[in-house]
This record gives sequence, structure tokens and C-alpha cells, in this order.
Amino acid sequence: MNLKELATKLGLSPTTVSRALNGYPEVNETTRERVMAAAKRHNYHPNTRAIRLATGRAMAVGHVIPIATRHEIVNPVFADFIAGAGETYSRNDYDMVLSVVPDEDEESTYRGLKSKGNVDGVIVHAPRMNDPRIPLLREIGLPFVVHGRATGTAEPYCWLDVNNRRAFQRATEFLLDLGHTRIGLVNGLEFMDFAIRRRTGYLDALSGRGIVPDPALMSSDEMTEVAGYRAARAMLSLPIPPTGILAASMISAMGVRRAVEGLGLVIGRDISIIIHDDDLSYMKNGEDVPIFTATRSSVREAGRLAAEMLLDVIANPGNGPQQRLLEAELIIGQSTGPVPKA
Amino acid sequence: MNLKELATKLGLSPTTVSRALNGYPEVNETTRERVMAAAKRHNYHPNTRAIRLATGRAMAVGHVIPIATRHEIVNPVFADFIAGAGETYSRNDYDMVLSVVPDEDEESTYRGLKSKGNVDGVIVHAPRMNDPRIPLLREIGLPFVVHGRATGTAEPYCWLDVNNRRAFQRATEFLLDLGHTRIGLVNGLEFMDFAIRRRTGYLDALSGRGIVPDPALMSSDEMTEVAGYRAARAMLSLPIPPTGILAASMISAMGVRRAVEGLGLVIGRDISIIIHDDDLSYMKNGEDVPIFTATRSSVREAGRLAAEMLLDVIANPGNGPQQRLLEAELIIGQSTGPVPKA
DNA sequence: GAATCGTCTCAAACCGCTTTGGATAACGCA
DNA sequence: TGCGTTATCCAAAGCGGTTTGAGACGATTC
Repeated sequence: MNLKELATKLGLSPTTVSRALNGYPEVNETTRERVMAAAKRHNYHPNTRAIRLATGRAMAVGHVIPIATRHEIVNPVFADFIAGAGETYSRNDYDMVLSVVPDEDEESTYRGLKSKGNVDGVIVHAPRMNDPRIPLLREIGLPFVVHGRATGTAEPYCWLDVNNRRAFQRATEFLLDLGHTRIGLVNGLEFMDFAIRRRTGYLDALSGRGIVPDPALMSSDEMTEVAGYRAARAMLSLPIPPTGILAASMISAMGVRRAVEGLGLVIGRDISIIIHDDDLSYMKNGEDVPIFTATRSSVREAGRLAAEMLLDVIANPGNGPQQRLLEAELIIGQSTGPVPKA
Repeated sequence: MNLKELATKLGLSPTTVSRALNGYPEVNETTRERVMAAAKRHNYHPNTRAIRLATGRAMAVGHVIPIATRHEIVNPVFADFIAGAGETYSRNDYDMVLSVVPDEDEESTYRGLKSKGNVDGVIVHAPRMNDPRIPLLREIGLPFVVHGRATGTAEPYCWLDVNNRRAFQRATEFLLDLGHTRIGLVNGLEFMDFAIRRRTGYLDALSGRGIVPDPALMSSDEMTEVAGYRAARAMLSLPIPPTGILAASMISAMGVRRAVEGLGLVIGRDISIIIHDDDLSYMKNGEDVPIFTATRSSVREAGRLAAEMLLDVIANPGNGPQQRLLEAELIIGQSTGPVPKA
């Protein structure tokens, strides 16, 4: 059942039927109702492909996911972000198209998305310092929103980010207030912008108390369980091990916990741990009572908001670049306590 | 730059240019090369929306993701499957469109995808017993491949699955061979088909040795860390606790481990654990040496294969339903050992 | 030299919708 | 009565490709 058939059945022209269904004013209300009813009765749904060609809009948003020679992006955090963004798209009748491509094809993928007209805009994931995607997208004129920020980019651009620096500064200060002075940082990869900011927050807090950071207490790696284990293990076998550890994610923290408990230490008593909690649906930080003390910010909500921002940018190209900084909350769990008496 | 412009520039008709670019035989080779060169030089990329309308194909595949009143599907396992499928789509110039919808809208989403022509086929995730999506998709005539199987569905349909029954039977037998007789099962939700099959495998192995299953040793819940913890905790505080535990996923196992270690038990000595390992990119089961003894089957590879199957079904609608059963391998890690002497 | 046959190219129809630019009829008002 | 408005509706021209059916041309065959 297409528009023409429906129009014939109604004894109207396709024009009128189209206008009736799309709420244009130049059609009689009774006619409109008649059309609406017939559309429902005959189960008419306009062909998306035709709409897209006729309107020149793709009604779709792209997410380009490079696969992993350098860094694996397909992680649970990413999944939750996508889920959040997807909710927004569904509500607005947009399609979400994911392109999973080898990372050397990333640039050509963006160019293709634009020139072939597959999408109206994209979300940029996991920005790095001086991220080349930002000038690229500006050059080709594809609307975009960055999830995070890219230090080093001069021109303003659209982004939505969590205040990672502040979050880690607060977390570090929280441990300092409990008397900890040797605090380890199990960070993500530090070519990632968010990881740089987290380290900055950590360092700011230390220097605020006149503490000289110890490089042996700062690690940077993928946010996996195994990497978390390895980093924590190394720190804990130092001559003077840390009494507190900051972990970059719930998953890293799983590894940190394994290292800690493997040495027979009790979390919250012998050693304090604070994590950054993205509030993942499949990795809840406890139920009512949080397991870990954490800086929490829902990445799923971030996905929803970033998608809304992008749809707005697409609808109103004239407006200047939007920017939004979310604050993480510091929630107290059972994994922190005063520094143990020697 | 569109087809007409390019044709004008070349002094050819759009017909010929289109045919030259699409490799039709009725065009002179020298002409074709001239066209190809011009297309590259002018950076011509045919508009996807126009192609889709003209050919009547969407060149896209859908994945419908219901969100969570009943059961959260956005988990790391799902993410890796999607990544694998996405690789296949990219290689074949198909788009992957994800629809994240409230689960009460699932049926109407599938109907819409079909009648609006957004996709050429879909992958069905997380099948349940008597899954209603299978008859629905058959009814509306949308090609599909199921990741998993749906017990209770009479008519044959396309699927790709792991032999979950066999995997869990082997894992159970492995523990039995080590002398364990009280073996706990931390299963996924048992309205999910794979969870039913896993339990069947577990029960088959037990009854093969004449062991009567103890309901207190069988739990069924979401495959989250917290649920794994809770289930293991409950089993371990029984009057006669298990000496071996099967866990449904890496994530569940994180919780099981927390419960075990929280009681001061040593994995592999005091208690043996076998997990099902989906070989997730962000949740590797150790590096060279596996941490957990596991039944392993890469869900990412499953995604690649399921996508290939679907593209094949789309291209050759006539062929009968394809079905493929993958076997999991049993890999020995450090989490299992002989039953401890009392 | 005419008929036949490939080879190469093109004009035009088509995919299913939107949207521009009228056309028609009813209406209001001087 | 005459004429500008207003309210409805429609024909036709896109959108940017693919595909059908046919024409032009040179080479081959009889």
C-alpha cells in the first residue's frame, strides 16, 4: 500500500493525502480525518526510502566505531552510551546507524557517510588530544557532537562531557581527608582526553596538599579487569604500598579488587578504593548500598543528552556550538575508610 | 556532484555512466575506465537514498533492542556480538541500524521496519521459549536470523547458536571427574533459551552420575556481578556448601569470586569455578594463561557469522532456513582443582 | 549491395514520496 | 453585480539514482 494507491482509494490526489497526513493546514479537517482513518484502516506506512530521497534528509544519525588495532572501544561503557542515545533517536523517529570499521578507514567512513548522504550527523566517541576527527567533520560539513572533549582543539565545537578533572580531584581529596597520602591512580589510557583530565584532577588535589606525586603510583592502561589487576598488583608490591587507590572504571576495579584480596587485604580497612562509576546497567555498584565509594555519572543519561543535542544541532544548524558539562556525584560506599594505623 | 552532472561533464548519458560504474557488460572498457577516472577525480559518490529508492532495497540490517522493564539486554555480551556483526556489514556495504525501544513497542517496531522499508532483514537477540518474534517475523515476511534458538517453535527458522547444553554438560562432568559432587549452578534467567539449555546440560551430567540435583544449588538471575555475588553467597552459606560452581558469564563470575573470597576461600583450592567465557574484548579471561577454567565461545565471532548468514538469506530468499551450531571449547584455567579433603 | 548481427549508447519510465504553483469554487464585501 | 479573498484540492516537477526498450553504427554474412 503506497501513497498513490491510498489516494486512488480515497478519490483524492496524492498531494492532498500527503498533506493531510503530515498536518499541513491547507486541507479540510473532515478530509484529513477521512484520510487518517483510511491510512490506519489500510495499514499505510509511508516508505522511508522515498521520504528520505524527497526531503533530502537521512533521518538517521551515525556512530562510527573503529575496531581495535590501537584501542578497543567496544566496551560496556560504550554500550550503555549507545543505549541511551538510541532511546532518544527512537523517540524522535531517527535511525541510529553504527559503522564498525577498521580504524584506518575511519576518515573515509566519515567522508562516505557525508557524501553518500547516509546520515544527518554523527556522535564522536572517545576523543583524544588534538583529535583529527573534529577538523575533519568541520571540513566536510557533517554536524556532530563529541562525547567528551579534545584538548588542543582551538575552534569551538559541540560537546557534552563529565567534569572528570573535578571528579577525580574530589575523590583524591576525600582520601586525603581520611589521612591517606600514598594514593595510587589506576587510570585509562592517557592519550584519551578524559584520562588526561582525571590525572590532572588527581595531581591538583595532591599538590593542593603539598604532596609530590610518585610515578610508581600512577598507571595508565586499558580499562579492563586484567589491566586493573596488573596495575594494582604492581603498586601493592612496592616497598611502601599505597593505602588508597583510584580506579578509572567499574571494570578496572574488578581487577584491583582481585589484586587486593589476593594479598589478603580487606577493602575499606587495609586499603581504600574509589572508582569512577558510569552507572552501567550490567555493572551496578551494589544495589541500595554502594559497594565502592565512587564518583558517579550515568553514561546512559549522557548518551540520551548527547543525542538530544545532536538532533538539535541538525534541526538548527545556525545556532552556535552547544556545550554541556555534567558534574559527577561523589557517593560514599563501603570501600573507603581512614588510613590504617601502621 | 551527482550522476547527471558527472554524465554531462563526460558527454555521456546518465544511463551509461551508471552502468559503467556498476560493472554492467554492455559498456565499452575504455569508456568504463574514462568514467571511473572521472568519478574518482570529481569525488563522485552515488547518493545512498536514491539507490535505495530505485533498487527497492534498504541495504541495511536491523537490530531491535528492547529496553528493560523485564530484562536488560544491553550488556557486554550483546555489545561484542554487535561489534562482530557490524564488521560483517561494513565489509558488505550494509548499514547496521539499531532500534532501542521500550519492550512493549517491540512488535510495532518490527512491523514498522518492514512496512516502511528501513531494513532488509533483522537479527533476533536473546530468544525465549516460544518466542513470539519468530512467528511475527515470518508473518510479516521480514528475513531474520536468530542468535540462539527458541525452544517450542515448531516451524524451522534460521538460527546460529552455541551448543550450550553440551558445554555445560562437559563443564559439569569435568568437575565430577575431579571428585566434586556438590556443584552449584549460577545460571542466567531461565526464560532465556540458552539458560534452559545450560541447565539441561548440567542436569544431564549430574544424572549421568546418579546425583540428585539440589534446588538450593541452582540459581537463576540476571548475569550481573551483583546477582552472581548474591547467588554464590547463598549457596556458600548452606549447611553443606558446594565445592564447585558453574557461572553463566564472566560478569557473574566477578560476583561469585567476590563472594568466595569474601569468605576467605581460595579459588581452585577450596572451591572450583568454571565459567562460560564469551571471550569479550573487555573482559578477557586472563592473558596467556586463563584465570578461570571455562567453556569458551567467542560471541564476537558469532556476531560475524550470524550477520553473514543473514546477508545470505537476504540475497537468496529461496533457500531453506540455515542453521548452525557452534561448539564451545573447554579450556583449563587456574580456578579448578580436585575436591578438597574434608 | 542488402540483410543480419553485435556492440555501444541513450531517452524515458520508474521507485514513492514532497512541494511548488496553479485551478476551482465558495465567500465576503463594496 | 463584480471582484478580491479564502479555503480546498490537484497536476506536475522534482529528489538521484536504476532499468527497460530501442536506436545508431560498423562489421559480418550471403
